[in-house]
Amino acid sequence: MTANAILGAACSQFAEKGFEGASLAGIARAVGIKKQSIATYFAKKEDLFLAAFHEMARHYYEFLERLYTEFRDIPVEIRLREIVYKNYYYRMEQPVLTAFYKMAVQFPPPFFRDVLGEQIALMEQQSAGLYRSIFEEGMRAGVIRQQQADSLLSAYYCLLDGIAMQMFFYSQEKFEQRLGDIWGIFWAGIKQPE
Amino acid sequence: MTANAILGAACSQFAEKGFEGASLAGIARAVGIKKQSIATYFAKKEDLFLAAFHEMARHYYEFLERLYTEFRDIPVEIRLREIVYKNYYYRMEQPVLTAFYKMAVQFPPPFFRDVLGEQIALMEQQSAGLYRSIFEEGMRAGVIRQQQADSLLSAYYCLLDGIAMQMFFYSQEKFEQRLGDIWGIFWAGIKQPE
DNA sequence: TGATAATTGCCTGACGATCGTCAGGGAGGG
DNA sequence: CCCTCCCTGACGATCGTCAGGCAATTATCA
Repeated sequence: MTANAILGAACSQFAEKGFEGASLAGIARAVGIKKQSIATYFAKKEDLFLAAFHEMARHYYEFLERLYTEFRDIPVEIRLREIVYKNYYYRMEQPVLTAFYKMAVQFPPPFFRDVLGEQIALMEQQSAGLYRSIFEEGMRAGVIRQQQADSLLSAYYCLLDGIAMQMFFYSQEKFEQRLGDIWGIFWAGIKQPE
Repeated sequence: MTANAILGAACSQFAEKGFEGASLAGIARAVGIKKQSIATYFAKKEDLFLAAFHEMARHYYEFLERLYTEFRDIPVEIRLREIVYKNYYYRMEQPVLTAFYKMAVQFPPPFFRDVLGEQIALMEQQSAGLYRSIFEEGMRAGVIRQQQADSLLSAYYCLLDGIAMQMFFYSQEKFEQRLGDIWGIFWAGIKQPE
């Protein structure tokens, strides 16, 4: 209902203009209420920002869990590639949540700076377990060259973040071409040479 | 002098709070003047933003040119690795310019959105020529596996941007460890297998 | 069941603070 | 005398927040 509508509009405004740039008046206008009415659900602007962040994290985590169950029984190479692609598609379909995440993480408002580190660690922790098990399975199966799982994780995250950074620079078809090239080189870098 | 001081303070404030979040009063305070005095050098807030962007781009381009002349005659593998590392060090030493770049590119103010595409294309064009020649030299020398130079460029940019995105998440020594891992996997992905 | 009390959801009004910008002044050096 | 550089003053607009009101819904009790 109204609270969710406010959260959605807040995400959008924060993502676009940052914490200080977004105004309660603008958020309220998007919802169709007055700015003072927001206080019924979120006492302070900071509360609204925090609630929006948790909503975004929850949404992404649900996506990750769906990913996990969906790709349980397919070959490691394809699974890893599909996770990269599905992350890309998720970000394409959820540009607002994606932009809000990038904004919150890279340009956090002062009051949020202290808890940012743990929030990131929490989100990374949730995904790292999933990814790590895939890498270990790949190394056991001899598909991935033997190495530290942490090294693979570092490179995989760098890959995902690089994609997240670049995907809005180019047209969709142009970037999907790039994505194929990028994945090919990453996989060549971690696979067991025949 | 004063104009440069204003530019520096503007970069810092824009990088921290975004275009709408940064205030002329705050910038002026950092310089030690009144906000109205900024108008002597930059009539509008938008002009200040544009000037700061060009200053940032100029500074980075100078860095790239230094990189180019410095690493002219060393092996391709080391040259590519050093460029990755020097980019990282540059961003460590210039956190303000780096943050301003990320802010301007990912959360551009409305008036800047139209010209952003060409600005990015311009900056990428400047570096792409340099990088492409290195990849082609590597393939000619048989150090890099034969493939499209564009593919290599895409992956290399993804690598650089992924690093730029992640470098502030971790402590310096922790990230430099990660950096080594990431580079190792990237190089394994593009090199000519023995 | 019907009357009443309490709670919810959004409203209007107003507050001090700050925003970017316009107008104009005055000191100092060429 | 003019030009550069920074100043003060003031403007309308917008910011986030506090105080209080009013209808509709829900809960409580005779």
